[in-house]
Amino acid sequence: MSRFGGRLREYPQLSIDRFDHDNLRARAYFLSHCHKDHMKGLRAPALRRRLQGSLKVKLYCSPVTKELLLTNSKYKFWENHVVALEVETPTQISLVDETTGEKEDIEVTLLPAGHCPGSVMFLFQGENGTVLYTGDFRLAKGEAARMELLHSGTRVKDIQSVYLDTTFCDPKFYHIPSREECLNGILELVRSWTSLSRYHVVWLNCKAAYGYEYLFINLSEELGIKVHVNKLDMFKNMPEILYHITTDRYTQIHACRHPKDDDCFRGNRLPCGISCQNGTPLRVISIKPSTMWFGERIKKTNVIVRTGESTYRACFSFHSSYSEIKDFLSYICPVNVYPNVLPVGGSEDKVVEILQPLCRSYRRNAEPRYKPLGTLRRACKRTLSDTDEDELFDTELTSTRLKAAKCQGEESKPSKTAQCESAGRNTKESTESYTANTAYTSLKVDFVDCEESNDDDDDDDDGDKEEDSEKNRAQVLSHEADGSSTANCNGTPGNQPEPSADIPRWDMFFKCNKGDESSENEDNFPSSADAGGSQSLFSDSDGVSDSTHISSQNSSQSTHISEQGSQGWDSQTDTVLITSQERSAADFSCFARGGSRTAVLSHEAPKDSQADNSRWKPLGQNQSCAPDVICDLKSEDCEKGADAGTAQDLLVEIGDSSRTPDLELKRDSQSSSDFEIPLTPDAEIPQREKLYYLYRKLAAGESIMRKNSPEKR
DNA sequence: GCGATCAGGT
DNA sequence: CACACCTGATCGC
Repeated sequence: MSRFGGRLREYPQLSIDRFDHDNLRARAYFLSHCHKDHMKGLRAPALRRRLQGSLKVKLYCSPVTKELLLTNSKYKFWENHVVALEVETPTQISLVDETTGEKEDIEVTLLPAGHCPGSVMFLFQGENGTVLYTGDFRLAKGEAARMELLHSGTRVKDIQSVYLDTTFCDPKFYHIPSREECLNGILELVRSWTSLSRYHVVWLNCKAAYGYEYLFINLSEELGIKVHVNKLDMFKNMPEILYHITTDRYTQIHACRHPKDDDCFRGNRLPCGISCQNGTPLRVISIKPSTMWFGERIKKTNVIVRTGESTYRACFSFHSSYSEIKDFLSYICPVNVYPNVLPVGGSEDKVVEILQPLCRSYRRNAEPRYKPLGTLRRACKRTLSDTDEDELFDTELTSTRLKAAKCQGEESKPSKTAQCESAGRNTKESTESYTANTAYTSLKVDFVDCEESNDDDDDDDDGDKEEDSEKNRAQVLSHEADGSSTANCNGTPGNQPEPSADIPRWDMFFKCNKGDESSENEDNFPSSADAGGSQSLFSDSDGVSDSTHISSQNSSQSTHISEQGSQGWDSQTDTVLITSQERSAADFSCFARGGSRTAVLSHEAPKDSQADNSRWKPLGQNQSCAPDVICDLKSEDCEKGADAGTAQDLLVEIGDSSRTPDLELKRDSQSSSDFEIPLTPDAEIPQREKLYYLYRKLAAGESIMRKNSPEKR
């Protein structure tokens, strides 16, 4: 819950997302999105009175937010005071003090926040510096690097302060499956159930809040089934949403609500009241979207968990995970950061402790003005408002725009990446090897955190004490590898991998990328037995076999993994690890410094970052929804791994059915041995006399020629 | 009667 | 675990 008081230190004349107390005197109001906890005081009599006596007071927000706000009759009185600003369009605003006539200009830019329809972040630029207020946000790694308006030229703007959504700023929320993963998991569950018969319906147990629309849209688009909702008038001017929802109760997907939701459901009724159709009783399952997170030793990547006979929980998050937050902030690298939210168990100090190191103020508290502009670099220039999702979130009612671009793995990204590469080097990590910075550096950072957090995360289950070290690292990497922009402060703006996702270049295409792999799956997806096979499992029995169904489906989806052997999939994470490693080890080296092992996991990489995420299509659902069953199997592997001792062993062991990976590992370890460094081609073994000669020169302080001697290790 | 706040529930 | 609500009780105007 936001505890932001509404005002920025730099621009106290503005009030954002809070409209009570002192905020009543603001010269201008801003609303980042339409969630109640950001609208405190917005309909209070005090503010209403103020509006009545003024023509100047305005509330600025995105067009979608304006629409959502004004379709609620309780906020109708705002009608003449709301100004919709186009997203990603810098706008000058005059702040006039109505009593003194004092005036000040400020430029504000709305940036998509990925939290709910119409949600935005506000970037203010004025006399007191550039300030970013994020509101609530969920941005995948690397997305900041893709926001053109956060940059000027090829660099990140010099941002004084960031007022940050720190909801999940705690290592225990290290990883939250990407939107794509979650969506795919839900999609497949819904697909398999609804395809059994027209009487098999799904109830999405969503909260009464904006933010699930993209889920509805994607399900509808993929399955051709509209989603039943209680109300849709607020979307009357948003055809992209409107088209996929309905008030007709006779549809197979419901997101309707009723005060006694659960009672309805237990009585085999939907909240809207229906329980049968044409005299045939409905078979209803419920899916409850809820946040699921993983510490860094992400073993479980199940996005769907079965919680009962016919109830499921599906991963879904409106907020950025810990690693996403850090990625975002480190890319921006502001002088100051102020948390908007206190994570529940945490204190402000703790949050600041985590975030400060990512800011410039941390280096020299005394001089808040320190501006290492050289550090800021960006990856992409053009903004590709990726994904349909963005369109929604972006606000654009009009957003037909960039769509075309996304559809095709379009381009240009690579080149941008390249550019960034050349950007100046940052003082901070200049010591790092340049080639690898991105992944490497960030990795380093994250890894540290991981360690500590490891435990707090749910000390979870399986007694895998051991496996984590290496494994974690791998996972971590994968994240980093994935596209993230991570740390601009250090070096290249992360974005690297991501280019691979949609670039037409062959080399990139085959390289590091699972990006394409996933897309390939995507293609195969439908055909992959899910429909057939899994369905049969599901069918009738509902009870028992259901759980199985998912898993089977899952495995079938991950066909791309299957090449490694039938048993691989039981331990998804591990499997994935190996597989992707196998595939990308070599190529990845181009990004991460060598450590093939590190690069590995990328598997998820592209996915998250694949930001251009060409729409929410079914990526291979790979690790996506893994059934409970899988968890169990997995834990077994983990134990095995523990015995084995090192992660590497673990990998090998698991991988024995998978051809090369183990070889790869061994080879790596060998070649890295100091004893195996080959002699330089023309090197000659120095003769005794020569040596003598050389030593003498050295002793005399003279220089010796550069041809180096072999012994020089 | 309305709003603000808190507790409790999903 | 949390989110973003909703309902209901209480208090004050």
